[in-house]
Amino acid sequence: MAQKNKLQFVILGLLNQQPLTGYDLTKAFDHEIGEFWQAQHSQVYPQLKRLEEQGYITHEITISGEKLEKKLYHITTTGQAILTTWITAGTPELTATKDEFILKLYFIRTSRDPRLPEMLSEQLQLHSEKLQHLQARLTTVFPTKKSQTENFGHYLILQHALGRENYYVTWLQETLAALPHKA
Amino acid sequence: MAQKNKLQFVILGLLNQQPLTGYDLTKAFDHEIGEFWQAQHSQVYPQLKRLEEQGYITHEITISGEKLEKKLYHITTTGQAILTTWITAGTPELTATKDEFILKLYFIRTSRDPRLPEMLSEQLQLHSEKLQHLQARLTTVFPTKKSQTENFGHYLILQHALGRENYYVTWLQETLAALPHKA
DNA sequence: TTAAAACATGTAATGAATGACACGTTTTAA
DNA sequence: TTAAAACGTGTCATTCATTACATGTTTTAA
Repeated sequence: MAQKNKLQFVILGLLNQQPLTGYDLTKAFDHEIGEFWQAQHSQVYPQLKRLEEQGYITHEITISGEKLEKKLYHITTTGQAILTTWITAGTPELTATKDEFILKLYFIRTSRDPRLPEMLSEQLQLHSEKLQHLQARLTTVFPTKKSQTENFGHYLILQHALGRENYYVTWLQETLAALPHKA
Repeated sequence: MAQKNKLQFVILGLLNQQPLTGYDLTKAFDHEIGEFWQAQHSQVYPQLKRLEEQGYITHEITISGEKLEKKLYHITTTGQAILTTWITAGTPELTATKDEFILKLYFIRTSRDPRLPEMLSEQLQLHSEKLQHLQARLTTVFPTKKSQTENFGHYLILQHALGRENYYVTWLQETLAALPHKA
């Protein structure tokens, strides 16, 4: 089933919170939800068209300034039903990750490979930055207990992503430290 | 750069260990390397053709039984150079994961959502199975210290995947346990 | 002995995703 | 005032990936 077009559900989910334009949705993939899902505007606009054809969303045109037309999309009752069905259905397929660094590691034969230290260090740097970014996000977006309960799912997955990165960084550090020293 | 065709490097990497047929390669994506990379035979055969056209691999035909022709592919010196270049180059892009379950969680608003317990339980079940599978793989494929040093990269990433699943399972358990009880 | 499973190699259709192309408006800051 | 950045909406070409189509051989186990 390819990917079963999950993009449609992300869009429905976001529109279920508030009406948005294609541009707004695209921005969301760079910001809030960007840690967990990504899409370019060249995917968003055609998908909005399809969702509207199916009757899951509608749009109204608003004018910004003199003549800039914005299409503000709303979810329909049908759309909400589709969204609920998707969320409520099971999720029995685990996502297979394709991590290029991990793939490269697979082809390293010995612990004495001279490329290993730099490879691991580079990833340590990258994942440390990501970890710090997530830490900052978590404290910015969810500073209070109240904010955490108000958007519980988002809080959960941010916190989950943080833990995942934390594990990655720890693993890289331990692996680096365990490498044999130069003979 | 889309995906920069990493499949070609996986194939080169596997052929660098030993000559293989397209069928062998496809099987490898179900077994050894399947935890870390996946591809169907419909991707493998065309890719082999392209790699041969580029001069990175060659093939010899062997006959199995009476008349079944097998194409056994070998990596060339050029292919080895390409492979080394890829491994040695930096890997500055972190892979953005698209986990459908995580995506669904994003749209759960409150910790009292009645769907949360089943959703988390289902994932706990799935990730526990995966964890056990990885544990079994690790002890089967790398039973001795010697075997670990002989295929160090593979050992590292299996162990890494194990740790990752272990974190996922722990997180699911903790999250489940922290859910509010029915009022 | 015979049927199923595994071996073996390909192509075609379709869908998902990226990057480039294309155009125009509004706001903001130098 | 004017140029850059951000806003805003779309298409097109290409690549990546899955599923289905297509065909045949060899081995294994009932």
